[in-house]
Amino acid sequence: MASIPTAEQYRQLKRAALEQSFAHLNPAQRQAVFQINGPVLILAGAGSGKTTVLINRIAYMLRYGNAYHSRCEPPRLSEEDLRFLRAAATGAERDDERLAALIADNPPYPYRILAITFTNKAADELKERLSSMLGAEIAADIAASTFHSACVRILRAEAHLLGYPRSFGIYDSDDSQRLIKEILRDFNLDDKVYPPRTMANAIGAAKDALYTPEQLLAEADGHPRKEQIARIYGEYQRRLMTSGAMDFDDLITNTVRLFQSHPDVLEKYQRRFRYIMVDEYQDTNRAQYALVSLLADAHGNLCVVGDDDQSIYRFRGATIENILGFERQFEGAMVVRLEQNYRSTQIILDAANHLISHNTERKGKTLFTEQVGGELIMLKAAADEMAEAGYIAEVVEAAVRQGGRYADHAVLYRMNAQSGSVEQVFINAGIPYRIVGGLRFYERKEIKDLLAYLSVIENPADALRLKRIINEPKRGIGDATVATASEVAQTLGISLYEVIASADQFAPLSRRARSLMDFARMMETLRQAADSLPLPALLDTLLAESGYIDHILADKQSAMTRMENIGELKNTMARYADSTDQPTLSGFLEEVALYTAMDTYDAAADAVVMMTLHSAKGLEFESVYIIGMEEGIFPGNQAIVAPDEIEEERRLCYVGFTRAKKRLHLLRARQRMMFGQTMRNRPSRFIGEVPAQLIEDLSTEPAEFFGGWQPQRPAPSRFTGSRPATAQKPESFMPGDAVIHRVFGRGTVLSATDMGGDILYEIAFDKVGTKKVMATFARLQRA
DNA sequence: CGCACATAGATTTTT
DNA sequence: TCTATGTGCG
Repeated sequence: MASIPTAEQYRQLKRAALEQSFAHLNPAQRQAVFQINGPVLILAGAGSGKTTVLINRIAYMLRYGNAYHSRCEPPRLSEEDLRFLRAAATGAERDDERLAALIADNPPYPYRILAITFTNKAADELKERLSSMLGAEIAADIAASTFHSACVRILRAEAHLLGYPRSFGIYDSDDSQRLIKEILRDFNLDDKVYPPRTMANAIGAAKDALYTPEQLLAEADGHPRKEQIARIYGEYQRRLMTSGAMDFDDLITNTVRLFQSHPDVLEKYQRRFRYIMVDEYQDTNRAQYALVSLLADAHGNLCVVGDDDQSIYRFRGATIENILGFERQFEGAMVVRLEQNYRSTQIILDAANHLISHNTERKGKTLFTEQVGGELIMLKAAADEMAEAGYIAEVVEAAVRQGGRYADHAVLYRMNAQSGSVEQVFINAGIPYRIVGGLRFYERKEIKDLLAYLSVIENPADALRLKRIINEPKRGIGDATVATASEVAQTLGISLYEVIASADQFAPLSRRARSLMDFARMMETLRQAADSLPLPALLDTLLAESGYIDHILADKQSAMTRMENIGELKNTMARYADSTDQPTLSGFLEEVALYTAMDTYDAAADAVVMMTLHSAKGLEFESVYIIGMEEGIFPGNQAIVAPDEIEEERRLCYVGFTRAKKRLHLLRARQRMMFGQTMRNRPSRFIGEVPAQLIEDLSTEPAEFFGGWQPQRPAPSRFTGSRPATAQKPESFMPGDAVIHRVFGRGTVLSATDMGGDILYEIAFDKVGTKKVMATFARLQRA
């Protein structure tokens, strides 16, 4: 007979069944997955599987809705269904579809889910993993994107409400700075007193705080410099508006303003997105917080994932307060801590935990792992930056000879400028490498020029880009002419392009009217070409018509690489055209505007990866090498001067440590070339914050004390010669041999591994346990 | 107006 | 060390 379970029995059964269904997660992870309603803060330590949680949470809600927590009455179950449910609850049977049919509670449609990530790469990865878990069709409907691209999508539909054209352009930070420079010139302001970069930061900070120029002016309270900044900000916004463009920050703030000023629009999007998830919440700024809380206001189904210890973008307005204050800002928030690490060895985690414990401003969290032990953290003080790189080359080569992949190794550094020496050494050693970030593709001059052409074709009102290309290549239209034309445009209240197109109508321009109008005519031709030609063909036409190609070819020195870059741009266009249903010029420009360095990172290629510590967030590697572990580099000088920034540097270091799965190498150079000068930096304080017993010091010289240094041997020029010139060929040992080490004392050789001319010994020391040492450096003696 | 050269200046991190 | 800006001349 059909025994109808009591409500309590039913609840226990479905919970047990769901727990079985998500048995591959740990309890904390499951807790985060099942809590889909209301505010949730997931404090996810490095390597704790937060992406897995996000994916499973989405999968759970799509399939089961709020089944785990819902208190709905038990449905009428057939004998057979009940049997199945009981079997599912014990894990004896598994059929997710069937389970869903029995217990699902109001699952949302995929398009009602908004998942916001920090980078395009993270968004793509999320989509990919969703796709393989749920199928491509469902995954495609889930809105997984960055803040910026989510906002662009909303603004494309609604920008007219703010007075912007639908096809507004997007200015990157370089564009922003150029515009600020123009304004400073027009305002007759000294750019030493008002550095464009500082101005850009000030404007960005104002936008982050959601201040309008007027509000900023009021805030200035008669302070002349602040008032001046407010005025620059105002003019900057005016010019963006007349150019029909938004900068990166505008994408966020304008969306917030749109929602604030148009409740009906806000409501539309609130209804659309029933569940909102934000990844890397520690990197959000105040405007992003405002955006998220507006969107989540109606239903409160907001889940944020972050790690206060990995907040490394404070300099850019990210506020740790968003994470620290989440429980206050969203009442009744549930907090889940993910502290089990699935990535690194215990040794590495211990080091990271100790390091980060020196910070005071944190929620507090200690990672643990089941991977006990592991290799010690290797510390190497090289003679100079070439030897530093040489050490990496040797270790990488040795690992690859033993069957490892190049791609398992990552070299991380504080600033892009540090990559040079490693690159040089890798080239010499024939080690394949790949640099992520640095001078980016879309920042190369020829690419920016061509994109400027395309932008003006799309939107002639874009004065900034128009000015960039009007005399590139040279057409006899100099600064003076452009300035006059700009003035005319400003007095008449029409666009610069319109003035140029009818230059003969304006007396002050008569002398240059011909060149100006020729230029305008050419742009008209290109505009027509844009309507009929596919994008790659448009680029060809543009290159020919504008004379840009001749200009490039004229410089024999750079023609090759530039043509390659242009070819790459054309490929990008073709790829875009292929992957989009309705490719348009504006669509291409948008994609390009939101494209960044990380997006080109291809994990598939077998090459050593080199990047900044910032870029490495979210990635993991078997072996990690952090170079430049020196005071003045990492932590950087500015952080040393401003002590409150030390904590951010330490978090950055923590991020670096926790990228490593098996082996972590900390490197420094006793002397290095910096700014064209030889510098001697003390070892980074972060080294000293790692317990000594976790470290194996591979330095050629005896360990230095902070502040002290000894006279140096002459630096070898190449890494192949990086062994001290005085070292004779060391005696070799076999496993079983008893040896004496100058620091560790007596021990027994466990293994000897040939490593590119050197020998790696694993030795069980009587006093200090088992360590790995290189023959050349250890100067072992037979006992 | 355009080019070549000199000199100063600056060097974090990036959606 | 490298780049970006300024100057001076053709």
